[in-house]
Amino acid sequence: MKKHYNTILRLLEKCKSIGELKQLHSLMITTSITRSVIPLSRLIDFCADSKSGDLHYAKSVFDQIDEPSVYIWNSMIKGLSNSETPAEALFMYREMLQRGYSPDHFTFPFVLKACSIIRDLRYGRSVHSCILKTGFQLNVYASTALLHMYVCCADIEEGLKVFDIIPKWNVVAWASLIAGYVNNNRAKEAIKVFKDMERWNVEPNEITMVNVLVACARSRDIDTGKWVHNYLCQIGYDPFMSTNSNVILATALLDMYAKCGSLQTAWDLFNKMPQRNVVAWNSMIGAYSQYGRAEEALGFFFDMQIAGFDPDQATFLGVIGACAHFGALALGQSLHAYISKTTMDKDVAIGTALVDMYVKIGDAESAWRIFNNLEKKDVMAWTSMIIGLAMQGNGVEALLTFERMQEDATVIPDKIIYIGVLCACSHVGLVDEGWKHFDAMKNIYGITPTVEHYGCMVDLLSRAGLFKEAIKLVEEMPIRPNIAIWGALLNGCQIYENVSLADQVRRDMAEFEPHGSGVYVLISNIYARVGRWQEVKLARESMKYKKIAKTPGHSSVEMKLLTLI
DNA sequence: CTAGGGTTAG
Repeated sequence: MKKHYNTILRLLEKCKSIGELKQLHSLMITTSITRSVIPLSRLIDFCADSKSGDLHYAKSVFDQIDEPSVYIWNSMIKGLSNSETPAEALFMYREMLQRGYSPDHFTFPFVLKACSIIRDLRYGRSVHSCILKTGFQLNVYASTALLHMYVCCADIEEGLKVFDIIPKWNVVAWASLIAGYVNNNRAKEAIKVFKDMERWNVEPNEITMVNVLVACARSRDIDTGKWVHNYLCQIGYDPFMSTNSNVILATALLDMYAKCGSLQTAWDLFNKMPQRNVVAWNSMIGAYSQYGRAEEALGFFFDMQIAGFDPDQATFLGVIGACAHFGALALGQSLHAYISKTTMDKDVAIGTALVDMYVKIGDAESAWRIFNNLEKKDVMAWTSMIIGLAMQGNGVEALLTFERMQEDATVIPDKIIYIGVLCACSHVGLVDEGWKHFDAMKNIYGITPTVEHYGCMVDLLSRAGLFKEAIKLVEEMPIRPNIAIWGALLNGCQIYENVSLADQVRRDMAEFEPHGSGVYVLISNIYARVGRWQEVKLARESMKYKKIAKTPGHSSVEMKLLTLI
């Protein structure tokens, strides 16, 4: 018996496949070793592991245990939180409590991880109170996991409170905090936190570097980015050397340069990468597309496939953007044809990009067809349609579309869509309509107008020759006027040949830089600048896990065909 | 016998 025990324990340690494990399991049953805690724990551990295991099997074994040890509960919760269905980890945890077991300091990190993935702030809070009740708030792992949960659920302020009570500010806690700021569109603060960390003499590691580089990329802070690059070189760490290459770090560095507009440096680094992945390619495609170098972006797209990588959703988003910019109608259409054969055609993000592309190319009919085919239209899908119509000069249809959107109570207008709406009003010259929407935005939806909104209104009023109203609005607005505001006023002056006002405006705006662009150019990049994408991404991810989304399968043959055109 | 943080994207 004892002999069996030791042999089986050793075999369990060496076990590599689920097949072997099942054999061992039957051996354990015949020798009654399933009653022993340690071998049973090992067994569960192995099965519940997301890589090598078989969760289904783990569950069936687990169900046969009358009194699972806390260790075993933890293993199950860990396995489920790493699975495709993290919400099940929470059910398991709840069951554990209901059956009267007390969680320990290993339980909390696993449960909190599940909360983080599905962004369940409510559940996370209840775990927090349980941590307080059970007295584990000073456990570094539990509190760091708690911090991570809060920032994942976009509650940075609560995360900060947790951070403050973490007994020793370790590198992981700092990294969570930095990532928290980055992912909540507060990249500048993320960099501040990084600098604080330096002051506390905590050495950054590879993961910290990735976080900071993402922060630099998002806030276009190439100086801090270069500092990190330099730091890496100084500690003798070269993420581009094949011996110690770290694809994620290398990609983050490359992307930082790419987003900051140093395309050449990004390209050099990309060439130096000992191994690339789809993210690195996507980063290049996205950056070249963003900086108006659509031809090269498309070149990366083709090369990527020659190199044997399958394009994914992010790839298409970048390439569609490039087509829109480049007016590459034929390629855009074939991308569209390809996408429509995959499950990606139901994807709002892809659909919105396609709508935007067709609208920019001037094919409103195709834009409409895609838009109408979207099962679930979010505010951004509507926005791309409405702004697209407005930019094409079809203000009336843009406004009608906005009214149609408002029939769907689930879509809440945001500040971006109102830029499109106000812009449409100024195109058509509907002053009363413009005021109506401007007021509704403030009073019904509680949106504080930005300089862009004022720009649209000033444009609308001065195009209508209502200079008194326009100037009153400029004087009353609580923000500094920008070049677009002055431009709108000047434009009106020009139409009505109001020389005296023009002179006054030119004097007022003399302190501002003379270059700038019109309202429409502002609009096209506003979403990116306002940075609402991240919130949408969070929401989408939580949907994905809650609904147990299926991953699309697609044939690469079609992609190969596509490259031949 | 178990543990915490990481890359692209409308």
